[in-house]
Order: sequence, then structure tokens, then C-alpha cells
Amino acid sequence: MIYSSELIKGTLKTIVLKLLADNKKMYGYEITQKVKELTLDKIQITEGALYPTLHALESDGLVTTETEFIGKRVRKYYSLSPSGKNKTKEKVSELADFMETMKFLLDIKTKSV
Amino acid sequence: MIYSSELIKGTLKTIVLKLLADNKKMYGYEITQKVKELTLDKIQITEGALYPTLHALESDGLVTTETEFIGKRVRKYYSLSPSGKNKTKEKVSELADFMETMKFLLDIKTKSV
DNA sequence: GTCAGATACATTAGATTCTTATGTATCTTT
DNA sequence: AAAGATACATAAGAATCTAATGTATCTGAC
Repeated sequence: MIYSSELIKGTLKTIVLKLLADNKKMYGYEITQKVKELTLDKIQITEGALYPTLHALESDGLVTTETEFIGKRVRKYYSLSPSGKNKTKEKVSELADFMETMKFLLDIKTKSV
Repeated sequence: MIYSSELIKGTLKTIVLKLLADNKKMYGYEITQKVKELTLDKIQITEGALYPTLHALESDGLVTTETEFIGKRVRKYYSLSPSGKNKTKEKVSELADFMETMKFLLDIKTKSV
């Protein structure tokens, strides 16, 4: 089962930030594979969604980049900046809070009966 | 604190369906107030987001409507159709599953350290 | 040695879905 | 009488994703 795409909307940025917080530096393709692996294929980030997100994080100053050559192939690593680290904490705790609220909402009947 | 709007994206339809499943019939304004109340103001559904969503649910055959007059004022009640009830179960369990996955993703460092 | 599939970047047209603003009208409370 | 709540609705614009496309290199199997 793969989650319907609408669910991923809004959480992608937070997922990327959190992965970078846990892994120091990662490149785009690596992020797509890591998410796929960690979620047992339930979340599959497409490149068309990821790259614009990474570019946005960079232009917001939340991540810095360094380019590396693997043979002749370019690899672009992303790392959290100091403000990116703060932002990650904010976003992660907001999402955790949101999930508690959603869990409550989805469980009303069970709780009130 | 109010959740950033991007978090609500993709969950609105599920929230509405779940509320209708628990309350038989509700009208638009009532839904906005109920969500606000149940989430302690953290989720505030705007009318510009809600009405198009309700209309879409209706044209998809997931809800049926009945109009009632309160004095001279129209009130439009929404109820789940049979297919709407099935859809609600699907969407709610998908979202519950998604939240488990997200909780895992956001907790990797804690778990692996 | 070549072909398929994986690795790795990126952009773009179009779709979806939300925000913000606006509009109309009635009811209630001060 | 005015303000704020109730109650519907639409619409322009923004944001963000999907799906498609493009380019290029590396690797393993046959």
C-alpha cells in the first residue's frame, strides 16, 4: 500500500529536515531511497517533488550544499544550517502535536462511547 | 497555537468524513465550529476550504444533502451515503496508518541511539 | 561489448487544494 | 441601531504536488 499523495502534502519538508538532522548530510536521490526504505515503500517521494523542496530550503537558508564528484557524476549534498536545525525542531514538534490532535479527532466515537 | 496550513492539507476531507460518521448529519458552519472546539482552536477550517470540499464530496456521491429553513435562513445538512461510509473507513484507517509511519520517521534518532 | 536498470541531477505543464477576499442575507445581543 | 455571530457561496491567486520529460553516467549480466 502506498499512501495517497494528498497525505504527503505538507509533511514533505518536515520529513526532509528531520532526515538531515539525523544524518548530517544527504543527497537528493539518497533521501528518496531512505524514505522508501524506512517506510517500507509506503512513502515514495518523487524527484519532481523533492528537488523543488530542497531548492526552497536552500533559498530559505535552512540548508547548505556542497557538490562532490563520484567519478564523472555530480552529487549534491545537503546539510542543515544553524537556522535549519531550529526550524527542524519547530516543524517536528508541530507535526508531533498535530498527530496527537488528529489521533484524538479520529478516535472520538471510541472515546465517547 | 494554530497549525501551519500546510499540515491541514490532505487531511481535511478525512476530518469531515469522520465527523459526519460520528454525527449523522451536520451543516457546514457547524463543522467549522465543531473542529475548532474539538481541537481547542488549533485547527480552524475556513469556509473557503470547507464548502468546496463538501461540494466535491457531494458530487462524488459520498454525501447526500437536505435543506432546512431556520426562520428565513437556509441550512444545508450533509449526511454520509453508504459509499461515503465505506470511504470514511478507508480514509480513517489510511490516515491512522500514515500517522504511525510518521511517528516512526520522526523518532528514528531516539530509537536508533 | 552492449543493453537494461540503477544512479543522479533537473525542469515543466497541469492538477489539486488551500488562503484571502468578497458578497449576500439573517439573527441576536447590547 | 450597530456589532458580531450565523450561514451560505464564489473566485483570484498561491503553493505544492504529480507525471512526464530530459540529460548523463555507472554497473552488472549475458
